Amino acid sequence: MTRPVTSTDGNDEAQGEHGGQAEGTAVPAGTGPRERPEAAPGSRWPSIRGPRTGARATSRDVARVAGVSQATVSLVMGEKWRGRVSERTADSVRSAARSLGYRPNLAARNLRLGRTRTALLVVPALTNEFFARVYTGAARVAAEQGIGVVLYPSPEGVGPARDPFASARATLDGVIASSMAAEALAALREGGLPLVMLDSDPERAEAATTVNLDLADGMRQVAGHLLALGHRRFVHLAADIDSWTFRVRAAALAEALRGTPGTELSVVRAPLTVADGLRAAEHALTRPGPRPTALICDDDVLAAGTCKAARRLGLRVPDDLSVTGFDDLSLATAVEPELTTVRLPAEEVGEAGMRALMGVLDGGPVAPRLLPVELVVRGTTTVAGG
Amino acid sequence: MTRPVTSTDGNDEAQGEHGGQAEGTAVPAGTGPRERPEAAPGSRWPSIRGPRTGARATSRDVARVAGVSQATVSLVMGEKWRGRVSERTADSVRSAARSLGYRPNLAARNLRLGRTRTALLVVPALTNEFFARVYTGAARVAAEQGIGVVLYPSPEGVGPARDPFASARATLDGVIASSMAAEALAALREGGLPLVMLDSDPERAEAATTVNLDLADGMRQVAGHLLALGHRRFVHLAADIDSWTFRVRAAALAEALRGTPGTELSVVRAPLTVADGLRAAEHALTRPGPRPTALICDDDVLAAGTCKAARRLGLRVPDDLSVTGFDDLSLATAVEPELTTVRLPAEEVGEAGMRALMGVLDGGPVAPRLLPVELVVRGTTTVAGG
DNA sequence: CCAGTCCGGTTTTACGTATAACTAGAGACG
DNA sequence: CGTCTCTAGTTATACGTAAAACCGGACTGG
Repeated sequence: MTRPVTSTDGNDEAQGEHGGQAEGTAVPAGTGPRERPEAAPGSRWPSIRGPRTGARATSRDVARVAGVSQATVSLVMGEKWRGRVSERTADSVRSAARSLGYRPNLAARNLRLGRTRTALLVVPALTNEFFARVYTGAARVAAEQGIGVVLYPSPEGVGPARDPFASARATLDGVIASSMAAEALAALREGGLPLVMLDSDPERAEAATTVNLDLADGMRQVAGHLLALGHRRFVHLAADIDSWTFRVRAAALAEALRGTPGTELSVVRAPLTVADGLRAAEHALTRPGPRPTALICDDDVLAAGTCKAARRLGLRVPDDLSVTGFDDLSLATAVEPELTTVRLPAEEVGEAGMRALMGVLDGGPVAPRLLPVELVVRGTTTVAGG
Repeated sequence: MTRPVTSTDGNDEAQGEHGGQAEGTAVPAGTGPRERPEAAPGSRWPSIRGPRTGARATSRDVARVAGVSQATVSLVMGEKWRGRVSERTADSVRSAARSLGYRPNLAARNLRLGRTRTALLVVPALTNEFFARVYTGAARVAAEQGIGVVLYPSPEGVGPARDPFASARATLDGVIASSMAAEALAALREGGLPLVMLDSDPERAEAATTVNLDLADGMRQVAGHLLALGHRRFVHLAADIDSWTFRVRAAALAEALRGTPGTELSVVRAPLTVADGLRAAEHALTRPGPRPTALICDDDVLAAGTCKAARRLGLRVPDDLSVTGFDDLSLATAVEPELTTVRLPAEEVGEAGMRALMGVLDGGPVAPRLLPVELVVRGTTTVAGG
């Protein structure tokens, strides 16, 4: 078990090659026991800043400067030294670290600890403000806890990546995934990582912990509001996306209207853009038969498009047509009239998701959460029959 | 060079402790050479799924199953085996890897290679659609190249983090930073990482490569458009943010108007929200003196607020007041009338930033880029004097 | 028939850290 | 005075991978 005398361990003062290489002793190539790979002339990034300049100081460098062992440096930097290292020594380690600009190599730490304090957030698109807010909430909690957040880079136009983990190069402790990122789910489960699902069918979430919004209740509130205003002829302008998030809204709406006799409901689908919403609403408002008096949209973007369509057709909102949105994006109060919509606590979804993941990582079990949503009545709804 | 028979290397079939621990032979503590830390009962995540279940297969496990050495596995998985390993052997390695669900441990790979193929993107807030689009562009290029993107988690409300690298736990090869994330810049430079700056003052970018939008030209186009329509009394509704991004717009606007005699320009500042824009515009439109005929906003959100303010004051847009935005967010075509604004190629900024970073990583030098912007005339501007 | 070359691998090592296990020396205490 | 404890450290090792160096055997050319 005793190591040979030619040890090259950093603590050895009379070491042959650690700092000696630079002192002009031009050793013939291939003579030493083994060259460092980084010393090769063909290496990429480190080489362009000079041979060793820019190489980050390691804990051993700090140890040498402070006159202690590498283990002591690790203890001090990891704040694990209360009662194991004297105040004086800890101070000298800290000042040595500062003077060398030492930062622990996280790759090494991650390898050693087997965890990374990094979570992956899988969402369909950050340009959707809802998910940007989910990220914000998740990142806030993560920052408090010293956890990093990586996004599954599934920007529009990239197409479904084969392996979510291949692109998110960081190693991961756990995953928070929106049910809308359906293509990635299979690969995620295969990964075997702790998983928290956002807004996913509780029936099919299996082992995963879930954080859901009470979307059914939101839609019931919308229906109740419009029914109370006397509306009976409805169009549901639904998202053209096959996801539980939207299926549950449609089901809840149909169910809520079923209770009141004399109601009519037709469904029109459109992708989630203003232009598509405009087109779909225009179609729904111009087809033969009695005109609907209320148009219930799956999100605020569609509602904005609907308002434009109404105006284009000479209909006043809300007097001739009531319109409701969903999500309460900033868009909802940017348009005029301001949208009646359902406020979704998006940041809380992210926060709850991150907390749930931390609970799972701590050994769970974590109870599923169902966050309440709230109808916000603004200017696009009024009594029927204007 | 022959190894002792008590080798515990993965290739050895008759190993003593790798799987043996679970077979009921209760070895007195402290007897073996050294216990694996993970075997301790107090360990966190791995323990809740059983002793070794869930432990990921390593390249040595694959090697054992395939009947080759770990090095061969590494060669095959790294696609570096052309001419070094036979097709047959490579196949058997691959099938062994598949059957074990092997995925290379990225922490180990990162440590070994000294690079991570991960870049940090520093932006002020993803809920600003512009930056969400910058991310999208950057992530697209990154995905093509097998590079991961980590965001600097500076969501609103977290406050300036001390150390951008502490929260972005992944180790990084380089950084792309928006000049608007000013607080983080000092720490970023200290980090000594390759740096690409987005929309930053070329004078102060120092060594960093820059990717800029030609914002000055954008503002000149706005001014030219409005001057040609006969406007002379302007208000600049400026962002309440001290950043080069906005300073350059203000300077370009003032400069452009200086050339035409008889012009008036006053500046009002507001945070970048609809409500603040509304308040500021209301103030600008109701103060004593001749009313301005054109209100030039630093971004579309402010412009939307301005339109609401105008309507509230009984002014028609664009007949009584011309309004221009900036950015061409999706909001610009959601409101009515649609905003005349300056289209910024946000995704291209992200793409160019990522490409520039890759160039720097490959040894640069990389030429700075200046991306053109384009005035989009829509419905909120018309001839003066309605 | 022998040196050289190529093929298809294996052995060994280093990356930088965290931590279990050990230890030297100083005091305390019976 | 021997032993026990406490303090303040050190030593040694493993995490999983990539890759440089090595190596046995088959083939080849002169």
